[in-house]
Amino acid sequence: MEDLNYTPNSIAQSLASRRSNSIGVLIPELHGPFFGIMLSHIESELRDAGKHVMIMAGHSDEAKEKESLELLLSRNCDALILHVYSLTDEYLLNLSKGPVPIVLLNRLVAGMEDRCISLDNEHGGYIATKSLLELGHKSLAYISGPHWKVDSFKRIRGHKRALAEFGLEFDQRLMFEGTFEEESGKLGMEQLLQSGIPFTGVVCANDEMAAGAYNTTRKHGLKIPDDMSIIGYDDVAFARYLYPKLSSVTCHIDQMGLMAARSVLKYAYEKDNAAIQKAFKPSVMLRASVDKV
Amino acid sequence: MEDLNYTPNSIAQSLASRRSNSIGVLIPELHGPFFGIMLSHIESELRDAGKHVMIMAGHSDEAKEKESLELLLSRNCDALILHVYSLTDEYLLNLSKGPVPIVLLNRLVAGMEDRCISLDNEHGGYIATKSLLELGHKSLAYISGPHWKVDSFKRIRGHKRALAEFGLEFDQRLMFEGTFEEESGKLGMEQLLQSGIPFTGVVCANDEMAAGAYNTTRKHGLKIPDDMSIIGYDDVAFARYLYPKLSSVTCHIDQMGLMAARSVLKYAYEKDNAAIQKAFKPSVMLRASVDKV
DNA sequence: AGCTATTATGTAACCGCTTACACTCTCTGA
DNA sequence: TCAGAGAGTGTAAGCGGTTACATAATAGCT
Repeated sequence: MEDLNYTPNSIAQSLASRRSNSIGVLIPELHGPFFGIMLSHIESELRDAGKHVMIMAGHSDEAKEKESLELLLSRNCDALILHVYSLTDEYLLNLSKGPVPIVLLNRLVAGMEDRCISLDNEHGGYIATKSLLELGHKSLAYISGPHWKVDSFKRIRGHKRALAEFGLEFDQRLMFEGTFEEESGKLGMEQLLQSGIPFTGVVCANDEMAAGAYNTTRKHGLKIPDDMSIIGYDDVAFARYLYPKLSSVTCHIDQMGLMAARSVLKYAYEKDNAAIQKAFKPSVMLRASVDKV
Repeated sequence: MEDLNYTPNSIAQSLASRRSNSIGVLIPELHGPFFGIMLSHIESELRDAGKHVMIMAGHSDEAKEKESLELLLSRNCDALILHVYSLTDEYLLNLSKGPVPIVLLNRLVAGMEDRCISLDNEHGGYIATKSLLELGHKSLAYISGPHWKVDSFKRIRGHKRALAEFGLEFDQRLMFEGTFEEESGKLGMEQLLQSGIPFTGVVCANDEMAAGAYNTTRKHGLKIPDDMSIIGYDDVAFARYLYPKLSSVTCHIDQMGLMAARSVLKYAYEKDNAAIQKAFKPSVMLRASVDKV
């Protein structure tokens, strides 16, 4: 019978079986070097399991995130992978008590730790700064992300901890609050240099801002890494394209994506065959952008 | 009744109405600077129309592309946006005669021109080379993508046309076939420089390879753009992060994504309110990586 | 008022599959 | 040989909506 083409109607299957075999993914942005990698790994793992991915962007805006979430839910996703910034812990915790399993990416919410794939940003901030201090730097500037973002905040805390560990005092004047965009890296470096306070290295809260910092550093006639050591965060692909190659903190986003997918497979489909790592620690990649002082 | 939460079951709606309100998108890769932007624009336009996006990656492999396509189809997508390389024109043309509307991205297939959002790669190759020739360069090298990819091939043709127009002869020895990856840009530049044939500029078939070319150029102690002018293709975000800023050919991928989404709205949902541009011509962005000779 | 044209409301038949249950058939072991 | 377990087959009732059609109510006209 089947040999003269019959394709099962998956909509009807879903309706009858109460499973859509599709899982919703909500991420801040579809573009950007960061999310693409993550998505890529989520999709391939899920596809291998015969599941489909429904992707939406939340744009780090509470209303949009909530709207997207509800859309995904109304689409009868079997599970949700959420990479959100604006939704509150309370909201997420509440959601997790509902019927559809959710997995949180790059976030740790108390009460649902087993559903969180998290990255230790404090540690990331710590090792970034520490790696420069170990090279002998005594005065470091810091270009952060927006303070209200918990990731930025934690990285700063790690930065301060490293300074303290090396007996160095944190100087508020050597801290610039950026936006995670290249432009703010430029601007931040400009302001830091013009402050007149001497420093020999700058740690940036992401690679885009580090790229901006490169630009300004050169404009001031300073050589990287001879006059200025620079380190970024995220270790996105273009870090290696910069000259000199940018040192950075790798976040294992590929692994995080993979684990999120596996968690979904486990909680929504009871497939419990693969090991799941929930907590990730970043590690530092030293390249030509830093040097001993 | 509705005030005590009732959410329509979209699966049941789909089954009964024979519309899933979801449209399938098949792209080569989920990561990479190129596709993210495209996806981003497709998603936002479609979302505004209340439609959902189902994304899969084809990895430029015929079997995978076909498999993904069938998966998408079996999911009862109302329409498909396809950015594929390995599927044949014949297959696509045949598919387009089926019940579900398809839109092709970055491809022009005879017989279904109205469903193609295409980019004039020949023109792109032409203007890239021409912009260097207009600066007075008399000898140019070319680092291409894989010859079997039609995009690469067309860009090369444009390159040759520009040379011919300026009365210059194409020298096969100044052509290197790369892979569109940074590494091959490095390697290509190395070989070109070691060939001993003098040239003052190199046009690269994408920005990644241009980044690789930067690297090798520096290694040889050559200054960009003083000793060597370099131009890329795609104008991805990091082109501006390089030093000096990379000149490149912008492909309007954001617009192409948008138009693909609008086409779907038109053909699958009869929403015919917005203008649709189907053919795109790239334009060149000159930055600090090129100079007069 | 009387008639048709229009709009509102109700009903039932699907959409194409899953699943629970009833049923028959075969295979064991006492 | 026969009851009961195990496996194979058939049937019908949904899953939660949409839609076409029939019927009832309202409106518009002469």
